[in-house]
Amino acid sequence: MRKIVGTITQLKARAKSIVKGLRKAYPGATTALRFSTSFELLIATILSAQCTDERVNKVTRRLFKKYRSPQDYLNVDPHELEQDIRQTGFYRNKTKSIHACCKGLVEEYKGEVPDDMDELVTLGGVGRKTANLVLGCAFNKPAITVDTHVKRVVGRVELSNETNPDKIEFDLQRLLDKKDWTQFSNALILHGRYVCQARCPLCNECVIRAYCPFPNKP
DNA sequence: CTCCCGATAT
DNA sequence: ATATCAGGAG
Repeated sequence: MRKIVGTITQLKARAKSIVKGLRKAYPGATTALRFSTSFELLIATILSAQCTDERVNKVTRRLFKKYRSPQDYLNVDPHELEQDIRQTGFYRNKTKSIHACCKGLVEEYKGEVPDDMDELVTLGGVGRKTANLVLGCAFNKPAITVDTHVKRVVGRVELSNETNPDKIEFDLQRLLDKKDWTQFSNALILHGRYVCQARCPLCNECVIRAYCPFPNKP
């Protein structure tokens, strides 16, 4: 990771340009996870760890018909739930996370998903990444979701050189207007998936290449 | 830091 | 064969 150069003012100006470029390229960007309630998005996001959205959607299509409330997940034998989500990988841990999360929802929040960061992260299996996605995409609150894509792209365009996702989130909060938070991270995730890919970034198709020092340019 | 873990692209 | 995919817990 290269050292970030420039004053905070210069950095903010560059961030603004990048936000503008991405907003134009990905208007109305939102999560690709299929959901109809905040609770469904919460479960889908827990399942999405180290797994593509497409495969999560394939699993939740069946899952959400079978399990409709936190209590439904608590009533079933964990081995059965493991098999129901097996295709998303890490199925033993994810089953434990879902169970802990639903237990927390039932016992502490009357079965309702809280729309508050501090409350969300008290739930088992829910960290800031999961909480931010739910806050931004289900509750329409300002939230910067720092996933593997955001982490990679932000490093390449040198808006943050932190490796810890929480620190990246706080760096971006400092650089961006609050109104841009949700749209920016959603757009950045799409950009990371389709253009600024991990293995072979398509720099010649990149709308923010003018602001990016990343070397692999044609 | 390690571990969890299946599916897909390269 | 290996890297990678919307991470979190211990």
